[in-house]
Formats: sequence, structure tokens, C-alpha cells
Amino acid sequence: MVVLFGKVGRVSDARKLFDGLVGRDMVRWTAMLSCYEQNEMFHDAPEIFGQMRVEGVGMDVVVVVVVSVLSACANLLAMKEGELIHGLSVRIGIESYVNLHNALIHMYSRCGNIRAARSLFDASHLLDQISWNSMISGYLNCGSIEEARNLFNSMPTKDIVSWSAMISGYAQHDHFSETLVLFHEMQLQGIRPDETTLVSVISACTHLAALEQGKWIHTYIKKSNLKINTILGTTLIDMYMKCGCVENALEIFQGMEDKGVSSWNAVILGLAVNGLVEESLDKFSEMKRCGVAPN
DNA sequence: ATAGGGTTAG
Repeated sequence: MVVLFGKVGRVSDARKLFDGLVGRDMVRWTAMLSCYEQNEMFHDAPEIFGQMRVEGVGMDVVVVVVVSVLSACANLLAMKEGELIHGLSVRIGIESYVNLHNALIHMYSRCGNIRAARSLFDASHLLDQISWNSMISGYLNCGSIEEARNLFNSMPTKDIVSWSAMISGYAQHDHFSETLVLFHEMQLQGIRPDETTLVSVISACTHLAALEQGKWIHTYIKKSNLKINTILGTTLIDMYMKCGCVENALEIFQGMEDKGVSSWNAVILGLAVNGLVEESLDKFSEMKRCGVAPN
């Protein structure tokens, strides 16, 4: 009920209900917090954390909840609110939990405050793989490819996420040849790409009109039994359509289990730019029949 | 109810 009130914007009703509850467990605390989150009322969250402490909730539980709020701030690019939570974490003495520390690095880097992220990173004696990967993706996101690459080179160990973050950084900032070069290097190191890695690599192939390499990756996907999810499928459709291989694109589309609006868009657009106007309009009708709302 | 990092297109 608390969550329900939150979903329809009746926050004060949710709070009244919450205050009247006897015996507040983890479910109820997070329900109240998600209610504030959904209504972007981050300023009210600290009080809830304070109450959790008064009622004797364990620190590790508080950390999980604070991390989830920070993660919401990162997704919403809500840095002011994230800073508020940061200050609160320091006050209640949980800033040195490694998960929390990483959630802070991620929040700042995703919000574009790369300096704040870096100073947490530099000051820390508890860096793990995730801290490094968050920093790399932060540099990406803000277009500092050189810094990202320097950090990447100096990483003690690189996992699949580190490689994918660096590869997608190149792809997102139009460094398509570097994308393919790094992908090649990754394979030489014996790291097997997954669906996420391949999305960036296929996108680079599309921009370079490197159809043969793109086809090689498609074969690799089939051979490795990787699942063609919505994003991967859409990326493949886009590649085949831009290279004029309409049949291959349609084959991918038909085989996809979940077709998001983006997959429909890629097909509709692809048919149109290949001169198949009627087919494009047919697909548009089919999409609406399937209950997918156009955007 | 929640639990830290990488994914497409226009």
C-alpha cells in the first residue's frame, strides 16, 4: 500500500501509513524509500536513514539501502541529491564500505563530475575491480578517451567489463577503428566477448561499412550460443540494413524473442532507406497491431 | 522492497 501510494504521487498518505506501522522490517523501509525515489524527493531520504539507525537496523543493511538510493541518483543524473546522500554517509560513518564507496564513484562519474569521482578513487585504499571499471566508464561518458585509456592500461587486472567499457568508449566517440583494434587485442588476450561487448563492435562495423567483419561477428554469436537480446538484435538489424542486406536484417528480426520499439524502428527505417516503402509502412501497421506504441 | 561496474538506433 505504501508503494501504491508512492506510485500515484500520494507521498504524504504513504508516509502516514508508514508512520503508523508497528514493527518495521526491511520491506517497509525500502518501500518508503522507493516512494521518495519515485517522486524524486531525495531530500526526505536522509531522515529515513536516521530513523533506521534509531531503531537499531544493522549498518550493513543501512549500506545496502543507501547504495540503492545512490544508484537511483546515478540513473537519474541527480547529482545534487547524490551529494546529499554522500554527506549523510560520511556523517553516519559508512563511507568506507567498499560498495558504498563504489556507488559514490559511479554516481559522480555518471553525473559528469569526474573530478569528484577521481578524488574519491585516489584517496581510497579500498579499490577493487568495480572501482576501476566505474572510473573508466566515467572518463568515457565524458569524452576523456585518453584518460580512460591511460587508466585502462594501468589496471592491475582487466575483466570483461573493463574491456567492454573501453571498447564502447571508442565506439561512442566515433573512434571506430580503435574499437576494432582493441577488440582484436582483447581476443589475443584470450578474453571471450559477450553480448554487451559485441554491441559496440557491431556498431563500429556499421559506421565503417565493414560488412565482412560484421558477418563474422554474427557467425560468432550463433557459434557461441549467445542470446540475441533486444539491443544486440537492433544493432545487428541496423548493420545489415545500412549495408543493404535487407533479407539478413529481417531474418534477425523474425528470430528475436522480445522486440522492443527500437527493433521495430530499426526495421521500419531500414526498409524505408532501402526503397521498400510499402513494406516499411506494412511493418508500421504490424507494429501497432502487436500493441507496441510508436515513439 | 533492495543489494556497487560495460550495451543500439533516430
